[in-house]
Amino acid sequence: MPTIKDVARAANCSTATVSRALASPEKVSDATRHRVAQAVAKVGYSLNAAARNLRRSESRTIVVILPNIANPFFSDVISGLESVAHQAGYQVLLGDAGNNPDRVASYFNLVPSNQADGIILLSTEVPMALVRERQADAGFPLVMACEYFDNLSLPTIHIDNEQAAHKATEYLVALGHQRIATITGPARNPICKDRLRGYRHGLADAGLNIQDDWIVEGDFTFHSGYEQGRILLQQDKKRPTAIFCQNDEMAIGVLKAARDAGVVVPEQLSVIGFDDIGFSQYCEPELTTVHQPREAIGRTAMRLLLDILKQRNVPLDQSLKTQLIVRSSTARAPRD
Amino acid sequence: MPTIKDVARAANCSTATVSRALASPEKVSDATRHRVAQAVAKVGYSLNAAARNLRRSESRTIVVILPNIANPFFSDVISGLESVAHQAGYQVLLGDAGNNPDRVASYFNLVPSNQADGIILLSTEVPMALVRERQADAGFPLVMACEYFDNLSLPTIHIDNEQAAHKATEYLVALGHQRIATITGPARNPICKDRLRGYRHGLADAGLNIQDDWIVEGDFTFHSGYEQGRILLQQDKKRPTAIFCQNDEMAIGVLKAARDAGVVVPEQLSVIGFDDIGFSQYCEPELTTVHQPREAIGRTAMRLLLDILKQRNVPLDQSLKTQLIVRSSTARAPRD
DNA sequence: TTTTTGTTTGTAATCGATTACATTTAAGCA
DNA sequence: TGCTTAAATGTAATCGATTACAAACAAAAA
Repeated sequence: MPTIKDVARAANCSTATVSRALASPEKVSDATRHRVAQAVAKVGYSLNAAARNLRRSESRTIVVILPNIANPFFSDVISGLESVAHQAGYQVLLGDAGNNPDRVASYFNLVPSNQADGIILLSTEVPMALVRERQADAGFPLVMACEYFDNLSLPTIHIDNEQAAHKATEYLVALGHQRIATITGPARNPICKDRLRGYRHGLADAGLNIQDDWIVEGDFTFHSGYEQGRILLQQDKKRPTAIFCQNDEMAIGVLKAARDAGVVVPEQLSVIGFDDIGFSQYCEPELTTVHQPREAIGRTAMRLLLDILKQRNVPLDQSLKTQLIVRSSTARAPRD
Repeated sequence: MPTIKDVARAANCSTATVSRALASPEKVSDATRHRVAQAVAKVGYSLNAAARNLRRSESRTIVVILPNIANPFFSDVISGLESVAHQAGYQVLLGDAGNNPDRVASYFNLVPSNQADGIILLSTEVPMALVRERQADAGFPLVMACEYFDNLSLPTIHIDNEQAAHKATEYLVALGHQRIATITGPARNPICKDRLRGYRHGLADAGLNIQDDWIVEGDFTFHSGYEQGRILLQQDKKRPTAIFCQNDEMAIGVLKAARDAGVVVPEQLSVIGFDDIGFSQYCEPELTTVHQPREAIGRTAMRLLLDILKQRNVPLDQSLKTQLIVRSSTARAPRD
């Protein structure tokens, strides 16, 4: 591989001049700039990033840690993250945490080892000790998005999960539903708690009483939605007329459970999801759901991290708006 | 940040010894190894990867270029790629090409600039000139998976698209269908041509004649499947009784088009997809489709690239098996 | 012409780890 | 004990780019 020395030789100048011609052209005469450009082309030079990174002690790489690349929710968030990063000349390294603490640890290590300049965390399913340790030294550039830790304060981009769930529940109540169940995500997850709280308040506001066996826990997969939906629908007593699911995949699982149980959506059962993933428009019936501004979340999170890296003073906590999208999986409650 | 020098000082030895204690412990006495380990812990040392990469001129990073992270097809492929990479101590940098030639160029540049050791290409939608140029110098570690260029030979992991499409079509024929349409992916894409060829042969084998206006082109999205499906179903003459779609998302789009047109699947229309993505079990009806071993494709591709990097002698072209998964979107052809 | 000021370029130290080679130390053996 | 061999450690060059500082040069002002 040709190095900056080869270019310097070909352009008949010093390496310092080559470096300047490439990095800060205004510091160099027109003639030299030209000669260097030609020399670069001639020898086929390309800059050795490791050398630059070593010298500058930065890597222009941001690590994004997410629970699972396969989750369609994250793809738009990632698009947003990437677009901002690229504009600012940064790379994005996607790290699938995949329930593997060692892996997460190794991603965190990329920062002290100068392979990454900062981290964006999209999941709370990571070893708490690690995060706590990093958050302790204030210099560690770490931003959360989508989720958050309820016992640890980090710069965060999020939505108002409680409010969104509250509104979704209110909507069901407004349709006349009185027996409203919910399928949550993993109970230890703070955003799931928030959504659950929103659901409870929605019921309480309407003076409906909350039945504990209508609050069931899933894990955000199709399958868990299907299973929990099946269980909810086969209860002996009067079954719920509406189910609020904490994400779309589980809601789509419920749709299938309803079909299998011969329960017609939305006539006999209303279903609401959360996230508004692409598939929610193509399932049968189309899913009423809470839309999240995923791309904007990604963009904002990356901007926040870059601002922190540049030591700019910025609000460390931003909330973005959600919107209830009404489609055809919800309807007026059936008469008893 | 503490460096190797700080460790050396704390362990009362030279930097060379520290380096050896960490990288090749067998070259160092037990006592020293111990001292070094303690010193590392004490000063909180972590290796500067840029320095190591510079010295070793490698980066232990593999770039994976894909057309679109949002495409659920790729998530399992990526899982496979990552698992093998991590085992071998490599990082995976995911690059979303996103119809942006500049971006792709910048990903390709990571190799000469020592930020990446090799590239896995999952898309043919990249500037041909770039690929051709790289492929020209034989040293450039570049592997294709899932797709391929028909005018350029590169190490490749793939499936037999023609055969898979042939079998899918045969299956429809065996169910008694005589009017079988197809929705292809982008026509310039070699794998789409292969699948189309398989379809044609399937019809030809059965002595069915091929109707050109039953071969329509989509772009692998839900939406294009919906649109093309709608058009196919509203044709004046007798409409097709089966549609073979070149991926699942388009097939799911067709399912929706059929619902909207009041055509019952599978009684009046059979639909087959391709890929077997997660959704295909949760749509209504469940989708008959061609299963691809996505995770295995990823694993095999990464292994191939790592073998190439290690200069091991390996077959540069491997084909993996597909399987037709019959679910409920296909049935015997309706009587005329 | 001389001095001042500003522009352009070069010299050489530096970033942090690795490793060839040299040196020291220890172990084995007669 | 003295000699050979092996193991352990140290010295210092190296990877390639950046940049503080110095030097050279040109243009402007006196």
